[in-house]
Amino acid sequence: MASDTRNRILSVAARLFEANGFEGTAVAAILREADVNSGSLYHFFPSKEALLVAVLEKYVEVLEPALLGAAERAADDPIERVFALLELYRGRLLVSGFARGCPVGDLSLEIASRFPEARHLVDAYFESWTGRVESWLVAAGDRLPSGTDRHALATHALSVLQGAVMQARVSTSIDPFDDSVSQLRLLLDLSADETGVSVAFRSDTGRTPVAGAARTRQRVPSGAAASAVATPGTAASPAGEASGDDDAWWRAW
Amino acid sequence: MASDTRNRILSVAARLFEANGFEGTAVAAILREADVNSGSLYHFFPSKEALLVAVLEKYVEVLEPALLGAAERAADDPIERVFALLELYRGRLLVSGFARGCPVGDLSLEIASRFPEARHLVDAYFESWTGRVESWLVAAGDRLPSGTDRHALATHALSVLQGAVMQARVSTSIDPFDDSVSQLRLLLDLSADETGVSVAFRSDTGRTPVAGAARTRQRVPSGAAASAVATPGTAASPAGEASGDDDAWWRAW
DNA sequence: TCCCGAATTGAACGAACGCTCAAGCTCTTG
DNA sequence: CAAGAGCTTGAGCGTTCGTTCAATTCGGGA
Repeated sequence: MASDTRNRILSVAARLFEANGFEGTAVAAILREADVNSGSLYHFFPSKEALLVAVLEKYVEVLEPALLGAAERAADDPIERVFALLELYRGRLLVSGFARGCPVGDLSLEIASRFPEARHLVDAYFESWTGRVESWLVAAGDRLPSGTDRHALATHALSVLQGAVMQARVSTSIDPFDDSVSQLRLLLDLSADETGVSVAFRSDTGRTPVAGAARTRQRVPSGAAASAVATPGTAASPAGEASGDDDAWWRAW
Repeated sequence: MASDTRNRILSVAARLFEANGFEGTAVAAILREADVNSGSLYHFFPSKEALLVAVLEKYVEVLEPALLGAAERAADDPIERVFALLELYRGRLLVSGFARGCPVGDLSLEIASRFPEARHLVDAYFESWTGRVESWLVAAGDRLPSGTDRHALATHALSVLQGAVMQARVSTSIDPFDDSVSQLRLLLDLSADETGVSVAFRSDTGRTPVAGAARTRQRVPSGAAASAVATPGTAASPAGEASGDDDAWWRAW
């Protein structure tokens, strides 16, 4: 049927763009892997760039259910939700053998200076992300010092995530990711110390993995998927094959 | 002369790779802008990928004098050196109208999963960076709590930088950068509070620009260079033209 | 002065690129 | 069943890609 083809193209394109970049992905490769003829692709998308835009729109659309909503389901405590969100990216790095981090962030630097329309979609994605994190930080109420700049803190969290993903992918090791996140945790812990309020959300609840102390550092032979899985339910897609329906987009973003 | 041509190719390639990505840069464009024939390029570099590797090697080589050394010259206080280093990137974002962030970080995500040799060079670059920052944090001595994980903190600083650059470029605004860095500053301030020692390096020295309070947020009409310049001496290169000598590499990395 | 290797020239290569389109097929609807 | 819109087919368009190479020029030592 019709929309199935469109979704299959979109899904395959997203995967290949993420793996090889936009310029590094040939339209012919998308056609081959999606098992589609060129005419069909150009029936739905007027150009390769329009396909990129559609992929990014899909990411924006899927951010809420697949990530932000999932983080809220994974944790009730507003501050823990921040770390639950980071944990989702962590699991994604591990199960993919450091091939997949944040697909939008990965593409952003390549396209930022070349495709204005695409850049604005990345911008919208980032603003949704930080906006929701900021709302969690607001919900944390007086557990953060009264003068806390929640907007700056949410922006900072996104920076830490994107930089942590970058370093993890480059070094094919989760350690830089854990180290970076541990320092974000430390910042929130120290901030909480400045208030006189409950410290129930302190890091010794052990929710987020923190490296540092026990340095069992090791590298993964690039390409092989790691064994450890973060959040049991959210981890891997059923069987690899890009099925093209909306449900698959949820599970694999 | 011979090495002049080689350097000119290298310099132009670096600029175009940074602006358009690796796959987004045509060899023909490098030839045109460097005013060189294809035979000359392939006399020095066996392939386009080898040229990429050479560019990355140059970045690794130039990291010390152009960035790490410059930060040490800009500040004596070891902790201020961290922020002086970030300030260099900030200035680069501003003078380029958000076109140029960290060239190595920009390329890293595109090439991480495709060119193993190139990926290792990016890794080496990152390790030099964090290694030096870590040494500064060690030099800070008891101004940081005794249990401080200096390695993790240096890794965190690089994450903050890369993520901040990414967000600034995508939004064509310096605000996300300043917000991110302000939170890194806050982390170090709060850490210092945990010790009983001198607080001479506290943020109220006003060295690093901190947004947050006065929100004079604005965007730049993408492409135009901003007026504000960070560190007066380090700012812009003399006259745009890529001269190809080692001196130019220093000034523009 | 001659020589030889390094450096440069630039036309041309085959492959791959993004994309087009006339032609057929397949559903839905009246 | 007829009609027509929606979707698919796939050969092939012109262009650009990274790369090659025989021929030529250049510069420094013998």
